[in-house]
Formats: sequence, structure tokens, C-alpha cells
Amino acid sequence: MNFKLKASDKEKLDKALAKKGLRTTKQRSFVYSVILGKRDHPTADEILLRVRNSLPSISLATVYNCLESLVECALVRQVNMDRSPSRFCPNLSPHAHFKCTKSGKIVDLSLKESQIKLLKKILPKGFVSSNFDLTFNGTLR
Amino acid sequence: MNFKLKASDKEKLDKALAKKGLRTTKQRSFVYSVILGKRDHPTADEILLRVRNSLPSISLATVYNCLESLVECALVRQVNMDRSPSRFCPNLSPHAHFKCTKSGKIVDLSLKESQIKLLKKILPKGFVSSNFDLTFNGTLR
DNA sequence: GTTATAATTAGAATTATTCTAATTATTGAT
DNA sequence: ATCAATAATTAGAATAATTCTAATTATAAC
Ligand SMILES: [Mn+2]
Ligand SMILES: [Mn+2]
Ligand SMILES: [Zn+2]
Ligand SMILES: [Zn+2]
Repeated sequence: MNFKLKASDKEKLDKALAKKGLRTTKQRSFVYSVILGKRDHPTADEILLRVRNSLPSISLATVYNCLESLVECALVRQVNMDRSPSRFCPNLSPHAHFKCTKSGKIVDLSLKESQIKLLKKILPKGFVSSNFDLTFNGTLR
Repeated sequence: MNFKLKASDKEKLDKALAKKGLRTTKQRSFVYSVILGKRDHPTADEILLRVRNSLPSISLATVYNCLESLVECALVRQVNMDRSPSRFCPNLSPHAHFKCTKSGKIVDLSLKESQIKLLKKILPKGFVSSNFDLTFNGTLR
């Protein structure tokens, strides 16, 4: 319920927004703090509900606008699985996702540098990749 | 323009549909043959256009219905990238996808058994995965 | 052939997301 | 502080991919 950004997170937000010529607004701050606050990969709808605890007048359009800005600034990752609504993740280090088909839970799987190298080895000569998405589906015992 | 299934493909289709209690119809056969005919990961709209060369009266709803059946029968893979329209792929062996951000082309990257093993190693204990999606974005020189 | 069931079809409905146009907030001069 | 310019937010309309509905057509079993 208490969505206040830590000083270091606020600084990071200010800096990243400023670099793109964007302002720090309370809407962007609350959306960012909600995403940082619970690492459960919420959808825009869920983010709307959580931000409204602190900012009851925020609109869904603004949540989408804020998310676009945060993704643009590389403060947040947009995660798409199959055709379900986009989810948002504050984990900026390269990682894969695991979606439990029973509980629906989405878990980050961190990748070691060596594992990333192995993934890149999948690419034949002439294929230059800037990013990848790796998602596992299964069950979590 | 000539979408006729090879005898072996027709047999595969018949068998897979029958196993799920589904009939072989000309709509399903043409949709399947279009997907087999050009390995470019077409969308439902593109499949509609191609099938209509042979079957001018087929509807988009039927294309979606046929695709659902074919995916259900594991004759075709549904490939989702970000939030763009689903694409369909006849390559049933485990593979990754590369999407060229310049040309839009989507290429299959086959995976060796050893590479699949390495991917599975990403999963911590207790995570049991039935399938994975791996997509690279980048440019193709 | 009749009847039951399955598949197809056109068009309506749904859902996530984006767009539009109006309002409000912020900035940076005066 | 006032003003003007610009940016951000907002409600609601629009869009686009997909799914649903209800009617029609095709197929299979008797
Ligand atoms: Mn959403
Ligand atoms: Mn499509
Ligand atoms: Zn994540
Ligand atoms: Zn493929």
C-alpha cells in the first residue's frame, strides 16, 4: 500500500527520464514504484489497480503511457507470453521467464554470462542479435 | 498456386486429425498445405489469401478454426512474437526463431540435442518444463 | 434416405491496446 | 508572480486480432 520510491530509485528514474527529455510525474513515479514493489510481472490492469490505492484518479490510458515511457527508458521490461496481456518486469539483468501452467506464476530465471554465450552460439554466421526472449512453460513442484 | 498435399503429408494429416476425432476437410487440407508450401511463418490473414487462390469461398473464421485444429493436433506450431499477429510454422523439430528487424523475415534456427540440454540446465531444481520459446531479434547481414 | 453430428460461414462480440481531442500541469521566460 | 509554450494526463472512441454466435451446409451412421 505504501508506494514510495527509495531515493536511489527516484534518482535512477529522474535520470533515465531526463535522458529522453521526459518529465518525472507522480503518475510515472507511482507506476514505477508499483513495478519495483512486487516482482510478480503485473499486467497494465493490475498496475492500474495498485497505483489507484495511492492515486485514485489515474486512468488506464495514463498507465499505458507511463509503461511506454518506462520501457522506452529501459527502466522496465515488457514481457509477452503467447497472446496474453503484456506484463512488466523491473529486472534489467538478462534473464529468462518460467510460467507455471498450474498456478500462473511467472518467475525470473537469471542467466549466467556463460549461459548467455551459449545462447548466442545458436546464431549462425551473419545473424546479429540485439536481444532475445526465452520463456519456459511448465509446472513448479 | 498449386496446393496439393503430398500423399505422405495427407496421411499424416488424416492420422493426426483422426486421433483427435476430427475430420479431414478440404479447408483443413488446404490450410495445412499452404503452411507446408512456404516456410515463411505466415499470419492467419496471409494464409487466408493463399488458400483463397484454391478455395475462394473460405472464410477467415474457418482459417482460424483450421489453425486451431492443426495446432491442437501438433501438426503446426503457433509462433507469437511480442504483440504482433500469430504466425504459423510447420517445423515440428525443436527450434528457435530469428526475426530480422530490418526485413521482417523470420528464420528457423535448428537446435542440436546438446543445445536443448543446455537450455534445460537453465531450470533450477523443481522446475519442470514441457516446452520453451526462444526468439532472437536482430539483423541479418 | 433420414437423422445426428461436425464443420463452415458471416457477422457480431470481445479484449488489449492505441488514438483523439480536451483539460490540466509544468516549464521558462518576462 | 503572470504568461505563453509545451508536456502530460484523461475519458472515451477507435482499432485490430481473435473468438463467439447462430444459421447453414457437409458428412457419417444407421
Ligand atoms: Mn494488460
Ligand atoms: Mn493473423
Ligand atoms: Zn522478468
Ligand atoms: Zn519456425
